Amino acid sequence: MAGIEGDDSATVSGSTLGYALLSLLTRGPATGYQLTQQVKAPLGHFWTARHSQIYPELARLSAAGWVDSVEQAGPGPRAKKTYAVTPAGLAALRAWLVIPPTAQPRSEITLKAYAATSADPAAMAALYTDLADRSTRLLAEYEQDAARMRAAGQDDPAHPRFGNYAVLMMGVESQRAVHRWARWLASCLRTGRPVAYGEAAD
Amino acid sequence: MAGIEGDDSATVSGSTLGYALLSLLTRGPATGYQLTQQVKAPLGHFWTARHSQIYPELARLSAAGWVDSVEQAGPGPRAKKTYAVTPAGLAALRAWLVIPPTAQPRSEITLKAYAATSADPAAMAALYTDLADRSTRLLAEYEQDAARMRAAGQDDPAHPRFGNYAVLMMGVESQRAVHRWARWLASCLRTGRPVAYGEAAD
DNA sequence: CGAGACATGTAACATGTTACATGATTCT
DNA sequence: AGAATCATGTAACATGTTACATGTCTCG
Repeated sequence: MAGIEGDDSATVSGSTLGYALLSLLTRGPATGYQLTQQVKAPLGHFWTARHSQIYPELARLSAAGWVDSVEQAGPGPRAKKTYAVTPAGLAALRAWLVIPPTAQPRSEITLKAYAATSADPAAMAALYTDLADRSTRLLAEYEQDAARMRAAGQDDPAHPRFGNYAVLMMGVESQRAVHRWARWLASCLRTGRPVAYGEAAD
Repeated sequence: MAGIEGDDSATVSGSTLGYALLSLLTRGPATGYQLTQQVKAPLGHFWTARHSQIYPELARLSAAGWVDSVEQAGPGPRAKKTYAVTPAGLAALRAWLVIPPTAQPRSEITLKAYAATSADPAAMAALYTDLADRSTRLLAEYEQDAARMRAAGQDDPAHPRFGNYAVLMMGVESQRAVHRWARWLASCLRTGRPVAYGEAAD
């Protein structure tokens, strides 16, 4: 009904993956291959997709008129296609963005903690010590990236790549949270006694 | 090969959902219906499953010899089945627990932040203000639950329900992280200028 | 006597992973 | 010459959601 020409958006639907790809394409036109690379960081800290999922989804977005593509004779057996968001695609993205998400997070490491007392305490303690170490490394990495982005002015909401910075900051917060929790849990399992939160030794 | 009689565990496999159900059943025998309720909290903060997924999975676990069931004439058209973990099931769970998890987290709210600059700033700021409020409420709720558990001695790794406490503590950490991040992001979007982390007003 | 909890299942569909399949270009 | 990277797709399978289907028991 309303608005954009060629917009048959009575169907408001579309998968989350589709919107993720539209978000990536707002940074500029890209091929399926490039999107597969770009979904790795920083978005990949909180959202991933393989090329086998991306290519069919691009075809669906194209059929819906939310992206269009130009072909250039590529290196392989098939032509290389560069995709760009259409006005209808951008409108769909904007409409989706302001809908409050409902999806529950899923964390396998927390699920394992739920059954922690069923396993060998030393082995479980090692698991969470490793996790704490990993989060320390990731945190250092993310903080470096964040500092670089700030130097480039990406912490300004007016910067077109502000979203990259926002995602990275969530990564920083998450890794801090994981670090504190994993260190505490490892400490509990190692000592076999209750450990006050914040008093866990490394 | 080794060990438990009746154990044909050359097949080490099994789905994550299966292990989640085994973890729940280590708390004691339960019906599919009860598991559906129990998966809601605190495990549901980080793992969910509907009854339509649970019933077939219980049948698979039963076929694998990881749980066994007794039927009692139930209220409805079908008999009510109470499931319990077998020694083979417990062994499988223990083996799975110590494998470092690899699954990436998926967060729709962070994905939306990635495209934050494509939407109306006021609407996006409202989205993250709501999220900050929600995390405040959840945090208060979780902290109360945690205090109750500590009073019951569940913060002791020797307590059979220590896992419930560990999951809840991850919930506390996560909601704190989300709160700080959402408040900061809302502040950025509201003012339209870079906001130093930790200096976001409510 | 109606609403809601108790209780178990199946079917259709949507989403996501692993593996299969092909072939050019660039670097070592 | 072989490996890595560029580049696009399909098929089979695993996982998860929504909707369909049935019927009892308890409380108000």
